[in-house]
Amino acid sequence: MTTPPPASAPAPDDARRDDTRYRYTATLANEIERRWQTRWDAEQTFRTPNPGDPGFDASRPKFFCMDMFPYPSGAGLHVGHPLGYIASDIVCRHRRMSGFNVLHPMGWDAFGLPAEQYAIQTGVHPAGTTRTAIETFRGQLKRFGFSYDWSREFATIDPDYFRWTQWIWLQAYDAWYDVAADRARPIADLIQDLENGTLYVGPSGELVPGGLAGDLEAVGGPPVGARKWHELDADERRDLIDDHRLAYLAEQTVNWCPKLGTALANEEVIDGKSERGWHPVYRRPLRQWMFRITAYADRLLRDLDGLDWPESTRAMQKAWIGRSEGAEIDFPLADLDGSIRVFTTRPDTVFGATYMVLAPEHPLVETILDATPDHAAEVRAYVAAARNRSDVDRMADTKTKTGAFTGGFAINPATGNRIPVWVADYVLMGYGHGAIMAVPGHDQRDFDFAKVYDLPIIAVVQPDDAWLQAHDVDAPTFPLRIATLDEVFAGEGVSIDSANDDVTLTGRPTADAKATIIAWLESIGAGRGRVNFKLRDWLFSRQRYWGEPFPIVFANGRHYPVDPAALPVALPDLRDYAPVESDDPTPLLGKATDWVHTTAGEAGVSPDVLPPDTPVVRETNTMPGWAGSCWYYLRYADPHATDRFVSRAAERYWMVSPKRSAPAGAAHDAWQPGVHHTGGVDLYIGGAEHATLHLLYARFWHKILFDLGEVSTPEPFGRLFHQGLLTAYAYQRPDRSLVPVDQVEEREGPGGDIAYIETATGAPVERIVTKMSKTLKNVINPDDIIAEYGADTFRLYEMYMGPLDASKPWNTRDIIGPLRFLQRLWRLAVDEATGALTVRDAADPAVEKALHRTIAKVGEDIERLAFNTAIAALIEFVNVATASGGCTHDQLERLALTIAPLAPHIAEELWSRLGHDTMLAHESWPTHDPALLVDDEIELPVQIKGKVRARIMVPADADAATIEALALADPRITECLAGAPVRKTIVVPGKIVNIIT
RNA sequence: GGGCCCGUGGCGGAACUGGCAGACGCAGCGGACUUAAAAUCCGCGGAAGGGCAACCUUCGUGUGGGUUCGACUCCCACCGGGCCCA
Repeated sequence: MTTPPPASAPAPDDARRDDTRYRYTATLANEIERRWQTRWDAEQTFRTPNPGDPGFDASRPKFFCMDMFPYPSGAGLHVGHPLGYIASDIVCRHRRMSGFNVLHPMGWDAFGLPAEQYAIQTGVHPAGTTRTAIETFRGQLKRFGFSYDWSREFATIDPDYFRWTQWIWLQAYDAWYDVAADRARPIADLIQDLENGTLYVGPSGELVPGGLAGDLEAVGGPPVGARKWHELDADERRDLIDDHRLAYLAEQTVNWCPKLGTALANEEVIDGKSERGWHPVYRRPLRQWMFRITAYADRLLRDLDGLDWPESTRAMQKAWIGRSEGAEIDFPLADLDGSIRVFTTRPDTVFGATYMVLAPEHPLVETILDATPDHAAEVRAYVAAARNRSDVDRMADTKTKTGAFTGGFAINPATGNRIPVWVADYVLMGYGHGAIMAVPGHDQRDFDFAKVYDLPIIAVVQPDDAWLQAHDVDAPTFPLRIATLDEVFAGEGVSIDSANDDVTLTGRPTADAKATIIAWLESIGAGRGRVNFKLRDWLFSRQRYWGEPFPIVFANGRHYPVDPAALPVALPDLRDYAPVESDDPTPLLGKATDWVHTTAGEAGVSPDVLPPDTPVVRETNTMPGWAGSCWYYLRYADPHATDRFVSRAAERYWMVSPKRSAPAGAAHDAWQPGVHHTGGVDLYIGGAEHATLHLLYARFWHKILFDLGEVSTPEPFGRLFHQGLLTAYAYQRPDRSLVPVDQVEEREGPGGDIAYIETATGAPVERIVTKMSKTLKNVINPDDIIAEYGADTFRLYEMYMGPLDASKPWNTRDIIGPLRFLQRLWRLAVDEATGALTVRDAADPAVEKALHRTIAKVGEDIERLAFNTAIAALIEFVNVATASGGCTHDQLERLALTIAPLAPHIAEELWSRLGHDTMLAHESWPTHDPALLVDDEIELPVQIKGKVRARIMVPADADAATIEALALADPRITECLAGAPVRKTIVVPGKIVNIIT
């Protein structure tokens, strides 16, 4: 049964190596690895059957484990990529051996800018370069021996895939958010609710609950100013529906990047520059497809609690969603009709509102200017200038506040005072209502602004004593001196000077004052308590070529969906991919004029919607790069489904997992809160850079699908883990400039210390840790490392570097360690001279015990993703076993099984040489005897006043009294005590003894 | 500016809920093997001091303080680095 040794004859000119011709070298490792990779491929070892498929075992629990899928760039893999992939592979291999049905897929995020930019330079169709890059990536990944089920592989550019991306978008297009039910529902339900009077239409097109259905007249009919559905004409009805879709078209001020030729989402703009390419971004209005993610703000926030995610990422999502509680207050205009609505988190300071500020884009600006022609020119010039500054610029420029007085006034509803209305760009249209009540006494930005323009500053909150002391002011003079201080008090305190005839806040602590003022505002109809979110709707259109086309056409000034049966809407071919670089956004697809101008029938619009010969214009925007990654995890469950984006049975099986506390048998029928985990994917490993982009978008899409009954769980990813950044060494001169690694040599100083010397100058430089970069010449190619050391060694090295989530420096010098370890492991089982197995007949009890401990430790460590300590335990075992003279056949088998998840090729080879023709993936994880994990007798340190003075051997189960007696009887202890009285003895059985004198 | 995280030998790191700091690996040193070198194997290894020696003493987890019989671990302040928000 034993597989014959591989035919690796020693090199003829190197006959002296005969005594090590079967040593585990990089050459042998490569040979072994390729052989097993070929067999895994040929036998489809890691193919995972779905429910209903042959070979599916319903009695096993499921484990769905995913890597964030890569964007395959032409440059190929980088050593940072495999870090997470190795980790997930280890966990999956361990789970498979522990009796789980494991779903472990890989695919390609393949739409996006880099391929298109390459196409612009070369004229090669992005599909070609992308497919080539995918081939390269797949080949490189296979060389690591990952246990992916490659039969489930797909790319987001596959028509079979993006067909469903478009389909999901259509679901959102055909849905609205029912606030009362707190979930999305189909548009058909909205029409029904409007028809039967559950909903009315408010004066500005909002949906108004109509009271109890069927009992309308008794309740008093529609609310004031609201209309019934049948009172609307066809255009009004259509507008109403279009305004409530989850995917909707809106005129938005967008982040326009002329260099990239596209608009960008807020998340893609950092400090007024594009995240990709770092090009300038300008603000301009554009008619765009939007996603109503704001409707889900509260749920996206709330449901974070049920997820096993890194705390930092949950915190980032919380901050991004930005929930704040406060009030909405209406300030009537003094000499005009209408009012300015503001949102504030500090309604208790309304008595201190001495002026108002509108965002430059605010619609009331023009209304006011019509009445104040004296100010119009100045204000309009200011508005024009402010428009082009990005939000971030406007927020960041705290030192130089600018603004213009509109000439208009509003009435503070609390004080009744006329207060001036200003325009300033430190107020953003996108947050709240694009207007603020300025409370310069208690808001730093308002304070700074008020000082520049000499506006009144008054105190309405008394600070605490600590603040007063720190700012060298006492309580009685604080209100008098407030305008002369450098800093405002923005914290919570006690209201002062805040009363009118109806209500008084004076003397109330902030929380109480807020509640009081909100109640009063509500009673007079001037405001209400409200929750506000920082999160804004998601801009979903891009003016690029290499993305999913929208399944939508335009005719008669309206948009019409492509029939789902006609999907996918494929991209037209273009000759020239260059963006039209201009201030006027021009989608690239507009160049395909024949494709753009077509008929409803050609475009696939249902004849029920438009007659087939209606001339239509196709949507020429494309979806952003995020679209494909919003639902790919679902497709993995059933990648070849043709009638649905994923079959219901496969989705339920792979996504629904019962909690440990769930009743037995509560498995996969339907998701129930409390019984099942909120998230579907059991382990999702990827970089932290996606904390607020991909991970938020995917959660949003998933919730839409959940609301519409298309998926079973409310969240996509139950457990998330971020692998750390792989850094590298570089060198720094004393002036902090960086030196590439190939211009530095290492020298040993006089005292044996290592010094780093810049070769060209002979000057010493300091070694530092940086990101890998081409300019610093410290980028490592994984192919080179595998060729030189083998894939198993590479895997062990990356996992042995340190904790998975920590960022850590690559150091090629250290790789020899894991290779030596595998050599020792190999030598433990295989004679280096003959290739024969080296097996001991009788087990050494100490080795047997060590093996049990190793099996237990490796299993536990893998489950908590602590691979570095798992590997350390295996190294220790191999050292112990080597020193003791070897292992039995049976011990070697268990050792091969234990190392299989981490170094699968060498494990498979040893398993085969030990006489098996099965694959390790189908073997069971070795068991350990818990009794062998504990010693009969243990060594206990004995301290005197906290310093270890002796060690005693005690029975493992000895009680405190016994241990104390043994400790005090120890000769070394009696010597140290020298007759001094013992005041107290602390005994922690199994841990320590501490004697206090 | 605010919030969060991290500082352990020459280097990467270990110490899981407060209980022998430095597991394991790299580099280094000593030895074996070798004509020699590489590779491999065995041994040593925080610092300072004492001892021929096994060993002993003191100091030691960024700095300073605190809680505790006992602190890398918990609390406060500071210094340095990172991430996020502004």
